[in-house]
Amino acid sequence: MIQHVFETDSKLTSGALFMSATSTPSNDHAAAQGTELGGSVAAAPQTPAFSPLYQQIKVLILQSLQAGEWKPSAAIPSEIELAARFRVSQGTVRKAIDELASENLLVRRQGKGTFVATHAERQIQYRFLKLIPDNGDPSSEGPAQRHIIDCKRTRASVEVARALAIRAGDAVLQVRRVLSFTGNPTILEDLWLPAAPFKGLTAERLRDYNGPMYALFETEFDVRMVRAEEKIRAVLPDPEQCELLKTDPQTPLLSVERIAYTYNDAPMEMRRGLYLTNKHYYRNALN
Amino acid sequence: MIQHVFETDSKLTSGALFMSATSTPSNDHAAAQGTELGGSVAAAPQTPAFSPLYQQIKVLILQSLQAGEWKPSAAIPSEIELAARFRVSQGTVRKAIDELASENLLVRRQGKGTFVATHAERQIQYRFLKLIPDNGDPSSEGPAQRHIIDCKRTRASVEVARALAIRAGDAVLQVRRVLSFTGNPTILEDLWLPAAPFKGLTAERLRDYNGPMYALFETEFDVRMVRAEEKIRAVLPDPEQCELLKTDPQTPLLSVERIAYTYNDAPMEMRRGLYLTNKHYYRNALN
DNA sequence: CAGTGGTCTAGACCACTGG
DNA sequence: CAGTGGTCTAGACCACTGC
Repeated sequence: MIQHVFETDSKLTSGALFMSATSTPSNDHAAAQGTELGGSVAAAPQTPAFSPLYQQIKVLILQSLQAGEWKPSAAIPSEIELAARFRVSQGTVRKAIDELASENLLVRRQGKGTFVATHAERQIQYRFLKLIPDNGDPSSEGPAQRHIIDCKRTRASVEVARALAIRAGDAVLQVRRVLSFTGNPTILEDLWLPAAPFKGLTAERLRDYNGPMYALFETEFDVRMVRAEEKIRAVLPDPEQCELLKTDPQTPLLSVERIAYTYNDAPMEMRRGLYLTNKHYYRNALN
Repeated sequence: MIQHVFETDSKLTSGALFMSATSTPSNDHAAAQGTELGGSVAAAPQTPAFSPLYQQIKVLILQSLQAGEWKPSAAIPSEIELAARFRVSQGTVRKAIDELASENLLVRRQGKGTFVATHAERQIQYRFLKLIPDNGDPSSEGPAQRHIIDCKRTRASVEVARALAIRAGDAVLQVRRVLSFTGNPTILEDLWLPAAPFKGLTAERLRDYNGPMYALFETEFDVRMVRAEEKIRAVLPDPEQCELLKTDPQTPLLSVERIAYTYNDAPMEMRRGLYLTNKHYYRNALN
């Protein structure tokens, strides 16, 4: 009986991507389940730790993504190849990929293959930006005008440190920029990045790059933002912010505080945006 | 060869929930596909109109939901029963249900069955309310205190009419209420409902009902809100709003304009909320 | 224990893409 | 045309629930 119990300990011990399947690869047609880890191994916490096969496959694919085996926008192996590699049926691989696709880590394209998601593909679109012009059509404005004000090295405040899961005082990069739409300054953003992974990032490089900042992070620093969370409040701007956004202290703004995460829920960016909402609105869909 | 082409015309011609399958119910094991509608029927618009079987099943289930065949929080027939009813395999029904579950129209519960989603189940939780206390734990505050200020019959403004897909001047109900958390007024809401489906709604009934308003809509008026869209802006309150929220004209607020939809994307509510964000924030997850 | 949803397989055929 | 993902089926077994 095939066991299909995967080592969950071996973290990134690269190579050895095959299972530890201990028996016949033939067509047993018998069930390939019964994944009862260990039976009675000491007094482990009472987690039965049952994990369906496809979830284990999903983790393995995730590790390959994380390890950089496949680069953003590249195709991953076909379902049949992955099924062979992992010694499971195509259907099981399919279910793993389905979940990864629904989490926007992979993109399926019928007839072509399955690709690693990227922030660069949807041209003109910022995947994480939910600010929409009042007429409802983001493309009618044309691309945003980006203006990098500053990119400097500083030390993490308590707040930034908490957001990035580092220690207060650790080195961080701070970027400030303004986004304008049809000539009107609309978004003032400050963002903080851990210094180590983004070593070499400068205002010049940001200015030179044409495309979403997250796309630059992918190609230049191998940091892929996978999801984010935002906390939104209404605030009034201080004089400096008024100056930069060409507005006045009586105009309320949206304060959008974002933490963006890579694989494994590791925070890699904290960002605070001030959004002018007289010609735009923040759009959210509830399900 | 089984055709499995369903009538897409017959709208709500209740009864006749079975297929128009024209052949053997036996185990043909032959493919049950090839859904080429019509062949060469006149010069129909060049939409191949190919729809996979499970999508057709999904529509049929949706119609049953809409027709009220199964009430909120009730169980729908088991996958096996549905498979028999629709003359398809269990796997096909499963895929249809999977999609409906991911859209929050159904809720699967292993070992128990599949249930019609409701706004009443998650006690204390308002499914569509994304305002979170600063400490991050919505349950720490206890339930919101609801205060219905008003429920009156009026005529739809142009804006409300557009949101509800009715004509300006049509009869609508307008409700105004304040939600308080730990005694602090935090949300001022105005909401507009088409008068006909909500005939009989009064301030008293709203006050008497204990639970989310959307749950009341389900049980008393058979209106199930399925999804919603919000437009968020930052605003300053006028004197009346200040009075009701016990705040001042210098404190910016979140303006949250929501349109809520039932089945078939039919809008059934427009709502405008003013959120105080000094002790709470609007939380949003980006994927 | 029976009934429900959940997982897994194997195999067939379809729709789409690109050479 | 071959290769990829997409749909569909049939059958087996597992995990969970509640009687």
